[in-house]
Amino acid sequence: MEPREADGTSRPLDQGAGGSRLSPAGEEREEEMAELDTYRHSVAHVMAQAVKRLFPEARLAIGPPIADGFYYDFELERPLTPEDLEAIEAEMRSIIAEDLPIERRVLPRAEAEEFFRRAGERYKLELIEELPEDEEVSCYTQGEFTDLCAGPHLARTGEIDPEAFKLLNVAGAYWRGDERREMLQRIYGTAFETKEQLEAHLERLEEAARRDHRRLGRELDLFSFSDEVGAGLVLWHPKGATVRMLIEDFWRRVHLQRGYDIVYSPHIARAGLWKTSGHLQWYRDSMYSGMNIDGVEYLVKPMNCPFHILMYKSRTRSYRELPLRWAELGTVYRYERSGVLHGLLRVRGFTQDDAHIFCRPDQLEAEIEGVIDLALFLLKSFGFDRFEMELSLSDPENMDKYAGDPERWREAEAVLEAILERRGETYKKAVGEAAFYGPKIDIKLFDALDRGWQGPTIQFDFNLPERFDLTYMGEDNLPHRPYMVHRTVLGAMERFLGNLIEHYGGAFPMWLAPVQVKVLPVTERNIAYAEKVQGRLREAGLRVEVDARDEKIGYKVRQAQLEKVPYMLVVGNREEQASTVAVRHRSQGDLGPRSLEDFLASVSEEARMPG
RNA sequence: GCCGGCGUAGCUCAGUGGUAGAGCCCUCGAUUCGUAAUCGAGCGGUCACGGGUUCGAAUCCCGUCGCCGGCUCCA
Repeated sequence: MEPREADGTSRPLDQGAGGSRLSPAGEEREEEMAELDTYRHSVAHVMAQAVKRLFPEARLAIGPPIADGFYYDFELERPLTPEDLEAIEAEMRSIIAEDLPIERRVLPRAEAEEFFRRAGERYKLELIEELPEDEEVSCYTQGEFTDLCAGPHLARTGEIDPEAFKLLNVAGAYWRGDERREMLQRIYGTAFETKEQLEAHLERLEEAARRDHRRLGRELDLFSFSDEVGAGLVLWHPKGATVRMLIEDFWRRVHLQRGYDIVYSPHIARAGLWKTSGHLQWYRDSMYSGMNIDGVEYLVKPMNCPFHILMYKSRTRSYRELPLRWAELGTVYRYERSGVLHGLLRVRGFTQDDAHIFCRPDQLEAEIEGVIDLALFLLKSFGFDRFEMELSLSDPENMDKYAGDPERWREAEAVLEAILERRGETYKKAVGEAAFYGPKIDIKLFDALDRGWQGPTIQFDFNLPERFDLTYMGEDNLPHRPYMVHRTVLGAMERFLGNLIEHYGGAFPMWLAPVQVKVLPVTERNIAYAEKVQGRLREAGLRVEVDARDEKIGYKVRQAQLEKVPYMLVVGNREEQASTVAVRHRSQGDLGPRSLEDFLASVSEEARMPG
């Protein structure tokens, strides 16, 4: 069974031709990347020089190369407009035409400080002050422009292809990324060594825009937002709800197959529960204000864990019944600052595919292993096939900032690492990145456009079992503290659907398509036959619509194509007489007439839920 | 939350101080048609919301809400 069909609209873009940065890695590749970074860094300098020529009062902050280009931050007297960007681009081209040599110079620290102080470049001064004492201070000069910079750079501005860069947008950015500090203006740009590569990159950006889930959500009638409801609160339309329901059904089935039990919990709980769990202390900023019920304060849940813990505590637990794996599609509400909301990817009310595993220490390894297997299986079923893993550990220098016994931390971290090693996973260790309550494994997934997304996360929790005094009776007839693992695979239904829509470009594979088949009668004389066809297909479990509108067949085909329906069945007099359907696939085109039963047989496999 | 931009019909967008427009969608009529747009008519707007300036505001000013690009933060 092929989770992703061979289908022009849902296939990943061909990354080879465009020179994508994420094509097969290797040392050569890395060298090329370093070269491209140098090139882009020099383009950033040329841009800064152009900005200084046009806005002499501009103060320079920093301007590094980034994944697909570069940026440079400036302090300016007025906001930049799109017209300014054009003028800056034009000035950049003339700087390139001047073919200025780019010269590196190492300065004594005091001299460098003096230079930038005289130039009024206070951000540069701050950077110099923060350089370690033993590090040399280097500057790069091209023409009248000098910038503090470690380099390296191109030898001359003329090495830049004047047709192979583009300034994209301007945005606000805090100095040093600190929201308490100055707001600067950041100009983003992209640059390549050839015009063709730039054009290929711009084409990828357009493709990403075409796949934007917010746009597809409207075009395909999947979901909407309403000012009258409020920001960050999703309205799932029938088609979007169908996809979500299918994912949830699949999710439930897979979890049941793997020994999970499904639970449900309420949306609100008394403030006391959130006090016990520590949420009021650590998480109150993300929680909505409470409501008074019969004189008692209740709060809307931002997480599901406390409920699962109370279920655990509803009676004495035996070592014999562990592990307990309790999963819930739990809808939570969290306050998000207004500026961060983004379609389905960042909302204020969302449904997590949450689960908590309570187990004995000796079961930990198998449980973690099981979660990783489950996560990879689920994601592969949705056509994701590239992942990166990260192991977030405690900071051994600062063990006092973590909840729980350091000995248990060491054990748990060793288990996580051993599992990743044994599986032969490549992963990155992030020391000091653990949550205060436990270490974790994060899995990042890459979509059809090779963009990375935070996916499954497996987190230890040394905090809640203590706070709620969770125990189980051991073989020794003494109470023991269970291990608790919090994990999510899809993250949240909203965010996952957003990713999935973009991954498939809206062309869902057959098993997820909200409408799998559209029957298109050629004239109104064929409507009755079309409805008969629909009835038979529905009986077989397919999701089928009939387009009975008084329109020409080309119009109906076009509509169905735009709706990205996998199969169109054209039925006219010929089909009606022969009891057939003329099959058209959304990407393969006209497949010719078949009997209805043949058609059913040919699609039943791809229509079936994986697993 | 912060910086900047934006908000006109369900959607995409014209309209810059003087009677609110187009295409698509939808409805109706004609048409009965063979694989990406048949023709015609009609419906549809508190110009996001509130306040102000003005003889007069979609247009200028202030505030609120929402959206977009980022920053910061996160499932």
